[in-house]
Amino acid sequence: MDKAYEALNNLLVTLFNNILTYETEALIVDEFQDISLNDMHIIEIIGVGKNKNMSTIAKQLEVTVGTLTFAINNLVKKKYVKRSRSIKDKRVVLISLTKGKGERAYKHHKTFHDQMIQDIMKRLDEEKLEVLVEALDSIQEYFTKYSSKS
Amino acid sequence: MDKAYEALNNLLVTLFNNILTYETEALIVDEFQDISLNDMHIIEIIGVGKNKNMSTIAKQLEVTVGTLTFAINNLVKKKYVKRSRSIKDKRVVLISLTKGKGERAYKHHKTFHDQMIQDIMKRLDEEKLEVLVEALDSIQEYFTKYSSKS
DNA sequence: TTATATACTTTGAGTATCAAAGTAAAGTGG
DNA sequence: CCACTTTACTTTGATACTCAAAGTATATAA
Repeated sequence: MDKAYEALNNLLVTLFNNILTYETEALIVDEFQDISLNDMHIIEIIGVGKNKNMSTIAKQLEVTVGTLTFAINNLVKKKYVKRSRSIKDKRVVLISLTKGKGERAYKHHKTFHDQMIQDIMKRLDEEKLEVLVEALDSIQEYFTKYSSKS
Repeated sequence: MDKAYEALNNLLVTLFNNILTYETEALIVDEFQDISLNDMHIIEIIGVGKNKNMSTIAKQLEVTVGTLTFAINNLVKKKYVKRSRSIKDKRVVLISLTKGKGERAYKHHKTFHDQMIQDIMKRLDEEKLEVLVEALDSIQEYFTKYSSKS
């Protein structure tokens, strides 16, 4: 076993197994203790100042619409998102973030990502950054090969 | 917004959000359809030819012992692992993989990781590999800063 | 206008999780 | 050596998340 192999293996295993824990710890704090990381990802998908319907969100989140209904009920109850009916097509439910908690949560999430990426970029020069992007792209591609989705 | 930033952001968001799905798709196939990714990680932690007690596994997995008991019951029922009592200390429950399904699952998981890493390494020369390890290390470190655990 | 498709919600069942209570065994202080 | 405390694990009760399937309302097509 070669050294780079070991290093890469350890890093990937650790990252894989703990990424969700890490992200939860970083994101689910203070004002946003009452929602889950999953909820935060829904909020991320909805976006600021947008109306998205249930099916679109469910597809992006890769869950069934039934599962999403459950999550959205919860987020409506906690005042992060609003439901409204499309006028054009009354079957369609449009979801948007509330001006207060919803948009604040979105920004909190965005700030976390921005800071993380800036922190990573700060440590690498342009050339190295390019290599990282290339390598991550490889990983991404590797998974896509195996994935039925996407 | 600069281009590298966008690329890095997209890659990380995609990887973060989908890593578990990807891994599940790659690991939970064929003979091992009857267990979850979580179960697979427990199997990984136990290791081949080893006896580990409940507390040790629970700590590594970062769940309570109660939660682990539930998961181990399931794995025993499905013949992936065996329970035995320590002779030295009769309170201690020792967990090991079964010769058949248990060890096969372990090897399946290991093979997946090996192949993934080989695939990634194949695409990068030595210098680039070093940069990747360094960068992943930064990410790891970034999270550790925020994490209460570890 | 009837049949079919679409968009979503509800329901029922399974899995995962924790905290707290319970059981059994081991260690300890007087 | 006996009562008390600690340790190792299991059980229980509650909550959350997920899917598949059934149900409801609306839109589209024949």
